[in-house]
Amino acid sequence: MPRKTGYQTKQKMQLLAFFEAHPDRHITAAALLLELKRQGISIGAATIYRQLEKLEAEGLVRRYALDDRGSACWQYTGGQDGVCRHHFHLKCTECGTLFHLDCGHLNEIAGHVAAEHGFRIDPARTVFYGICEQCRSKSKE
Amino acid sequence: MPRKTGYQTKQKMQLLAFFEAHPDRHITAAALLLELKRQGISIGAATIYRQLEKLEAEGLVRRYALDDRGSACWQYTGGQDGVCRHHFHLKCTECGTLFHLDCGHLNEIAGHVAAEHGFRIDPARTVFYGICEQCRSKSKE
DNA sequence: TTAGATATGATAACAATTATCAATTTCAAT
DNA sequence: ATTGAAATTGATAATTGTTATCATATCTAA
Repeated sequence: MPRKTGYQTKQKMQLLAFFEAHPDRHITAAALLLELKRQGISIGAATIYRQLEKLEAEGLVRRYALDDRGSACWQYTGGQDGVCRHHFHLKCTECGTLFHLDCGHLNEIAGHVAAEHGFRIDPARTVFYGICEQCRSKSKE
Repeated sequence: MPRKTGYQTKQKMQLLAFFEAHPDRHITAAALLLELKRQGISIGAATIYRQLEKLEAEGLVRRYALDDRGSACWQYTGGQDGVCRHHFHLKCTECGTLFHLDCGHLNEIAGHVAAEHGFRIDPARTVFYGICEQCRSKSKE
């Protein structure tokens, strides 16, 4: 009979260990590979991508398409009620910083769009693009 | 002395002609290449990418990073007050359809985020991800 | 322990985009 | 119209992020 759960491999657990140690961090697959290798962990790029996909399917990790071009970012959520499940993100197109935006007023808009426009927004997957305060004041100088 | 404006080339004008003929359409570079070739126009892929970049810099065309992976989409805006400059977009992660969302209530949020969170959102560059009505009712069956 | 399912990792394949560069085209000044 | 410098083109190579392949290694229930 087919197995229901995957195997517990060294690499998968080390990946999870990394994420648990950095719960708030958004990281790319490439950076992840570097960090793990730096820790002396033997892991290949293919395994990183495969495991990220599986962890995403299990709801432990979330994928963000942050850049217009460039690579995706991943973040640990630790399950259904993960850190960034309910709020939006802001990404500054100038400096590239990603901000978390947890704001009741904004969170209402998901309800509004569902009710008025028949579209069920996934806040955690949505990123607002724009210019942050720092970059704005810099460009004024 | 160096020139200020670029040269008026056949290809660039044909590209613009296409966009002017399809003002509301979001199209990928690859699809653009196909369409132009279908019209008997001699143009290379590299030129498409280069000209799109230039047209974007001139503010005549706008780039959207629509897919998590996959290719970017482009749309004619015709200058500063282009069609999609002030409203948001919704992208269904199920069927891939892109919806325009012009709604006063939503447009307020840019003001809110600027005032309360010090971040100047660019609505035209921001895409909400979620599930559209059709796909939602389908998945209920 | 052992068998069979599953995971790994090196590498190839892939897709979208960008860089290279010789040949061509544009356009302002003659 | 001719010229010539600057800009553009297009075929192709290179790059980047990601996925597929497949032989080998690992896991785990029996």
